[in-house]
Amino acid sequence: MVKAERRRTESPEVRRAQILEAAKSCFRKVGFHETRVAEIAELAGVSVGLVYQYFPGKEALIAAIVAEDMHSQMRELEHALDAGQGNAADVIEHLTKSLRAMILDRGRTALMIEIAAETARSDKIKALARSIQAEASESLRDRLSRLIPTGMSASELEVRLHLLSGLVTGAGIQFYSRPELDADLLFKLAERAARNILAPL
Amino acid sequence: MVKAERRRTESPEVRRAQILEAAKSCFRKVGFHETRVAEIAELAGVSVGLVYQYFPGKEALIAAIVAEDMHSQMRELEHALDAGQGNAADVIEHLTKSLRAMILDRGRTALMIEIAAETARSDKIKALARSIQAEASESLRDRLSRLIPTGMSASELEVRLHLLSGLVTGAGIQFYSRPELDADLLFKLAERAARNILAPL
Amino acid sequence: MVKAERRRTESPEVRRAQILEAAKSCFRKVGFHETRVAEIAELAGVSVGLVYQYFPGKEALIAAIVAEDMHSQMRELEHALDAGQGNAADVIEHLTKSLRAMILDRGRTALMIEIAAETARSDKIKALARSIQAEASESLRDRLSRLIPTGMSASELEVRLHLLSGLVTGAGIQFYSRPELDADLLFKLAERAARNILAPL
Amino acid sequence: MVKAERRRTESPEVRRAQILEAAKSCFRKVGFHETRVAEIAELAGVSVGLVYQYFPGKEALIAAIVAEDMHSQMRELEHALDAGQGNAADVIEHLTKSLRAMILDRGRTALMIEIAAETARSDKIKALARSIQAEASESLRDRLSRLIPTGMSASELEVRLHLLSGLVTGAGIQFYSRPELDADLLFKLAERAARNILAPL
DNA sequence: AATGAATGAGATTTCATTCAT
DNA sequence: CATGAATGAAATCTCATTCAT
Repeated sequence: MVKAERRRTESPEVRRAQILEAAKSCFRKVGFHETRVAEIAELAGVSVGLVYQYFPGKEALIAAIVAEDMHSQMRELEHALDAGQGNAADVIEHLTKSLRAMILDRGRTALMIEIAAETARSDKIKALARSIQAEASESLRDRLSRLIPTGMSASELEVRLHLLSGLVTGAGIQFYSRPELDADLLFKLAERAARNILAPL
Repeated sequence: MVKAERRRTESPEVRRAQILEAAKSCFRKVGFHETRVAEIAELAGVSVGLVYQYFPGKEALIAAIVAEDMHSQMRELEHALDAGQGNAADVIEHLTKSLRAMILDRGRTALMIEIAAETARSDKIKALARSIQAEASESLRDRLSRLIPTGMSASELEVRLHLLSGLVTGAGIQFYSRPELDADLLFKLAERAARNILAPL
Repeated sequence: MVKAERRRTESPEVRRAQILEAAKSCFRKVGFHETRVAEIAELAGVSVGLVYQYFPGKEALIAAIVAEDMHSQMRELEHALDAGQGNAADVIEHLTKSLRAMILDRGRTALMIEIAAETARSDKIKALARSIQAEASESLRDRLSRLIPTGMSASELEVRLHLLSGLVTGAGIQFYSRPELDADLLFKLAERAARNILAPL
Repeated sequence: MVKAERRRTESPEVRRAQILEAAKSCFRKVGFHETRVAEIAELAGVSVGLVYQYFPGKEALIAAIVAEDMHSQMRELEHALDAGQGNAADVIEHLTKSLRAMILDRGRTALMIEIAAETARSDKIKALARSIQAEASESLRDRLSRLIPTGMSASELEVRLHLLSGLVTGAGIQFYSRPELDADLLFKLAERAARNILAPL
């Protein structure tokens, strides 16, 4: 007769994470706009109302996911920089090493596509992306500057990193929609191209 | 103030093109799902009802755009192959030459993102994309095979072309969301990477 | 190269009949409100525009069908009265003889149901039905009066005829929706009930 | 001017009943297809959205009404059978006694006409009607069999009951569209015909 | 007289968001 | 803190009717 212990109060952080995780999962599967708030709530195991207590609306949820994803990318880059300890060759090594995993991770790609699409059309998300971007540049500036013995300017390095990021996304999209492609070959070519992108002109 | 000629009968081809063009324009600006059929109709200068006489629904409109875009890409590739006349270096030259235009064309990129996003989640669109893809492979097969003097297999060439396509898309996305990047440098690096992607291992 | 002789001008009567016939057929199959004007036009082999040249609108088409049907019923009754030549027993004989055909005619029943439904809700159709009804009563009055040797008043006879008509409709509806019923038995019982309805109290 | 209590939460049963009742009322007045979901919602005092939370669509609403009506008819018949306690004459008495009420109930007739019309054209409703019918036959089978001392087979009794039901519907339709008819006479004749229908051949 | 492309009002349905409990 | 019933604005799609040809 015990009513199965619903209405369990959880710590706010746990709740937020639960909801965000559910949202991310839905977004990956069907995209931002095709995801219903009710589905997110259900997957998170909470009521719709509670979702609105943690996030002012669906857009905020999207924004949170975008922010989270961009921050995690930034952290990856930071990590590669730190691991390479100022040695350009080592940094490149670290970056290319994670390429394969990224390209093969269909969930990540799905989310990247969504983020790209959303950034392309929502001004609010666009602004958010810009600000995170700026923050990232700021935060990485000196770590990056230490990498430039070859006379590569910070802005040039930035362009290269963006192109590299583009290559990964693009390769991911191709692999996403045509999984029958030879993944090993794709990866080998992508890795070579990545080194090429980072190589001095 | 001019209410323009109302109820002007046009040839089916013209109407279809009008509607499709309007749809494409809307899709570029706000994406597939954010575009209202009423907006498309208005931009095309026709009534909502007429849109439905040419396309059974919004999804058909999306499908038509996807198909058109994929066909136009195929035609571009065909053109490069024909122009290069069996000479691999020439073909590469032709392909890389159009890179810049593609990367800088923000409208094209916006549509590519939408198509990628839609292909990632709609099974119907996914199937359509696959079938066009298959058709394209079929149709380009012998033109491609003539290009392979260096012992590159057809499937290997296909992987390279896909990666190339991914690079263009990815670079476009980066440039799309960060127009402040140095376009010339981006392009120069992309071109070099493109050659690298097509170069023998 | 001869364009297959479309746009054939027909006599107005023929056209009207064509359209009306097509309408009736559609109405029987899917009902008044579920029938699209375009379907009627197609079945009649004419354009939608032409339908509107013969009938001011869909409602007029419905009205025409209702009128036609009521008139045909009136004619049937007239015929029975004339055939019975003032002899009550003969008239009853004639009426019950057509019972079976009516009950078994699913097309007729479908139309009757539609007419009943429409009369129940459209004021315009209700008025039309009333006026035809009045006209019929008027026109049959003396033929009916000659039938009343047994001291049955005209209005009493009218009630009986209506109940008889109701029996036929009701039996038709039952048979329509449950064709697995034993038709012979149903008919035999209906016939006996019909005689009972017309028998003096 | 009183905006009434908004957003009053009610028990599901109450809400369902409210909506169903409103729907029935609308259907009676203007028919299934002429009734707008918005009207039903308004009459029920709820929002359109809530109607869709209880019924997946308008068709489900129609189906629910059809089912409810058929079940109530079945219950009436059951009741007559139980009240008559195996005595045929008593059952007939009970059945004919409710005839008058049925024939005079214009609301009931309006709904019956709608149901007949809908059953005639919607395959889904047709199937529903059949299944309820089958269920009813099943459930009444032994109660009916106890009634057959005179050697009347179950299927014969079924035909008679259907014809009886048809008579009621038909008489109702007649009375519905011509309320000026002498109701007492109509009823007296209908009652006599009803006994006739149930009488052994 | 005949056509059918074009119109647009209006119906059904969905879903983000609110708020009484 | 948590719920989910309730809301209603807005989107898709249909189809009777019109009218240029």
